[in-house]
Amino acid sequence: MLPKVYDPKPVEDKRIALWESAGACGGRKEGGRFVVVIPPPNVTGALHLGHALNLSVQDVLVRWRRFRGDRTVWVPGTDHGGIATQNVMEKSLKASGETRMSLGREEFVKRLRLWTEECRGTIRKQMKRLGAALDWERDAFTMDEARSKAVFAAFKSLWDDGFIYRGERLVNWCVRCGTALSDIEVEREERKGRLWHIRYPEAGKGPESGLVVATTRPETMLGDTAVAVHPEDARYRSLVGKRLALPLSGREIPVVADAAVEPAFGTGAVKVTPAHDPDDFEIGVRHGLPSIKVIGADGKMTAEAGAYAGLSREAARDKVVADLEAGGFLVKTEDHRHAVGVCYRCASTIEPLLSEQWFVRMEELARPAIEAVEKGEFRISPANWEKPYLEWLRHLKDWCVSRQIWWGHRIPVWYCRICYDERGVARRPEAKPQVGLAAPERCPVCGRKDFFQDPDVLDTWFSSALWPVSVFGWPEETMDLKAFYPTDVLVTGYEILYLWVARMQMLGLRFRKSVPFRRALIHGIVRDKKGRKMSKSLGNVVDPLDMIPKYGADALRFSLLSQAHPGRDIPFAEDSLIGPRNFANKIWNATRFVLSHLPETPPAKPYAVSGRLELADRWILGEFAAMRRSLEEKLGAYEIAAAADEIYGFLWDKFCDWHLELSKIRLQGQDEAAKEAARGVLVCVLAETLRCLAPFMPFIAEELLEALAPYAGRLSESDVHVSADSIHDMTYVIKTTSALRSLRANLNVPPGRPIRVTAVGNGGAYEPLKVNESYLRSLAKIERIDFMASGAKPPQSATAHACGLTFYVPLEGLIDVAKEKARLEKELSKVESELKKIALKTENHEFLARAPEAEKAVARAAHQAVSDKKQSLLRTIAELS
RNA sequence: GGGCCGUUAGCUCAGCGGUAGAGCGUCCGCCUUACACGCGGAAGGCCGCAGGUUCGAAACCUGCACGGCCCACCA
Repeated sequence: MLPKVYDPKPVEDKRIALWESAGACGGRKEGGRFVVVIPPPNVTGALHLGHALNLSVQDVLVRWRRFRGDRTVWVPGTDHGGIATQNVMEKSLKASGETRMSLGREEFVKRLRLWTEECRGTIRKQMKRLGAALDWERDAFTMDEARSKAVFAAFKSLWDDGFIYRGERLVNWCVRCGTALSDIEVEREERKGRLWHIRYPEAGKGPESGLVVATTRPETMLGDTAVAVHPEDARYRSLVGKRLALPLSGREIPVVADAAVEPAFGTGAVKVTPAHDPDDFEIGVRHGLPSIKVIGADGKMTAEAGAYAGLSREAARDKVVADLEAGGFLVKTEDHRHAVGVCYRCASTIEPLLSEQWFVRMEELARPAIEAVEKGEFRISPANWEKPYLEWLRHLKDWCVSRQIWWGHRIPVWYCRICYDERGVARRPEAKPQVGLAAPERCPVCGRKDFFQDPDVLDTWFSSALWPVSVFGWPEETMDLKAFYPTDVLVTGYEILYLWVARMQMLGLRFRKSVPFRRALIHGIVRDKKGRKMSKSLGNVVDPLDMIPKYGADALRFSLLSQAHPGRDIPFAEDSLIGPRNFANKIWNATRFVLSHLPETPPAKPYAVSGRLELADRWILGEFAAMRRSLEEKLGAYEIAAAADEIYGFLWDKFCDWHLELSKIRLQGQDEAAKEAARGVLVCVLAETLRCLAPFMPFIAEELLEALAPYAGRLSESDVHVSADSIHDMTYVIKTTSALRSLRANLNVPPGRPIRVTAVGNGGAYEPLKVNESYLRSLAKIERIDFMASGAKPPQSATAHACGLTFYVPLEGLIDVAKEKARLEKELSKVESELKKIALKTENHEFLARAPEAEKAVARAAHQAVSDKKQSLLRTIAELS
């Protein structure tokens, strides 16, 4: 016998073990094909709620398609996670007093390999605990052998086709991580800073000459190579072309005119530091200005900074400002809020830095990706993401793909030691770096054989971008690639739409000539209950692994899924797990009930929908059909939360509250044939419903299904069809029951006390109730109900109204006439305001003239029902006086 | 500076052209042999504001206010 309260733990452990031994979860049936690749989590530790949401959504879709008989493939995997993972490792090294440098590159990477393997195991386990039906034999990792081959092939191909180049550019440099970042890896953070106004006098003239510049970064002035003003700016026109003496150093710099300068901001004069500001870099290019690097890769001032060399950026700023003030150059200082670039991995301030980096040219790669959306070959759900996605692709700058870290795919480029210096800068103009997995045989320029490999690694997103092709074996022309590419849907959060989704589209289109997935399903971010992003520093992180033991994996899934409205963020509170946990318990007990009314040994032939069906049976079969159709529609439209709601409502509010309750009448009776019929419908509908539930709550659904399987036959299409009659009649039963229950509660009729009822109204109205009298008896605890066409109110009676009928309930000793009258009058006023609303339609000529017929019919019917109720209320009130 | 999203019951959110919904919370009854992780009943909403379209608007359009997010070179 099943325990009274559902305990998820043993069931989940059992199912996990079963799924494990059953091997691949992937369906192998014929039919449609449904392919999904997982967004591979970084191997930085354990999974969080965002992963749980992401996996749950994919799992619902995959299990649903599999249930429908499609062949499904869901590829699992993990991402090596470049900077993020290296940071985690460095942090853990710190604890034991080691550093990346003290270990050396080889040892460091070796340790990361070990750690990564361990982490992959943890993640696999967690995914299984969540119930994700992944095809484990396909488990991939962005740095495993097959994926590394793909990375090399992609690099080589892009290199050969001229998409990859190396050059000295101003890049986003994270001083803390010690590496360059691409533009999208820089986040903006509003910070309060200052605007310093500094006088730059004209060379050879007095301290009042020249002009005043405004800057937020005075320390960079040591690298200034010009001052720029707007060409139309009358204030400075006479100074253009003149030379200024740079304060603190006396170095002479020109005044140039450039349209990029905004005359209204600050003083309208901008100091130009090409080596440390992207805008200034552009100005520098336009005017042929030299670049002077005064800040180094370590965030300290370089030798070029003269007296400031060796100071940190911050210390240099303080000293520069102090010196300027001392020298009389500082005109004024204002507070100034502005957006500062910040590293997306460690949040430290980004330093624009001039350095040698590898880039991918994007314009030509983006074009097919743009077209794919325009032609509808790639669609994003919800569609409002398509616009920003396209905008981004249209204004794409080249992608900096080199990272100055050790963890990742080493750039497969070799330099001849003769033709290049140790920094990889060519000594001879004709020298060319050699692309290859190993060092080339000989240098094509000098003929020597002495090479060193580029020390940098590729951006982790480079290998991520290849994921949909690499998991199927590209660059080999594999069967998998032919069979499973393109995939059907990619489920992910909007925060990596550009970082990842767009790049997969671009490279997928480049290497396979078709989109890697036809649709991206964008879900929101799981936030804390106040709507803040979960982060370790805020201490508001909810760990799924803490939730599963407390509420069960099914409850966690269902909680997330029922909040997973397309594109919407989820404010997650632990409380949201209570409902789903109770839901699981409800299902458990409903099944326990059904099983308790079945013979201990299953019959030779499973139960089916047969025998004499009554209203409750026909009704629930119809409701089931409607629910399943709606589920199909909602899932087809990726409306996961709405789908979850659908099945929740059916199971609880329809199946348990009404059908199961009504089945009790027969099950507790003596009529064997009726019992058998009731059992058949109960067990078959329940089993079929569990099949619908399985994509959402696979553990409990499969467990219970297994228990029911020997009893339950499948429902055929002819078993389930919506019948208008049964819905109509059942509505009468439900409305009447509610009215009578309400009356009981309002008059404090003791729950144990049976009541007698006289129903008055026309025969057409009470016929469905008369036929199903036993329902009312059972549900509203009625001992006797009489039906008649007309009648006066019996004395000492309370009154209820429903379905155009008046119900008189004699309640000797419980009726206080005055109170009862007040109660009815309150109801009357409610009915009257209801009537007023309806009259807005039924008495409105415009409505009658223009509204569609069906709408008018609805209004008429509503009017009829409400005015009937009003009439009988009036009558009853009159009888009371 | 552009763009996107939100503003509905105490809270968290659905609904997106035809008489306002769910879950949680609150109040009143019930341990009615599937389930107290339950059952029954009830209270609670000028659907942000102002216009417009429509027979009819929480929903569609315009503007505004307030929140949030994304993109953008204002030093």
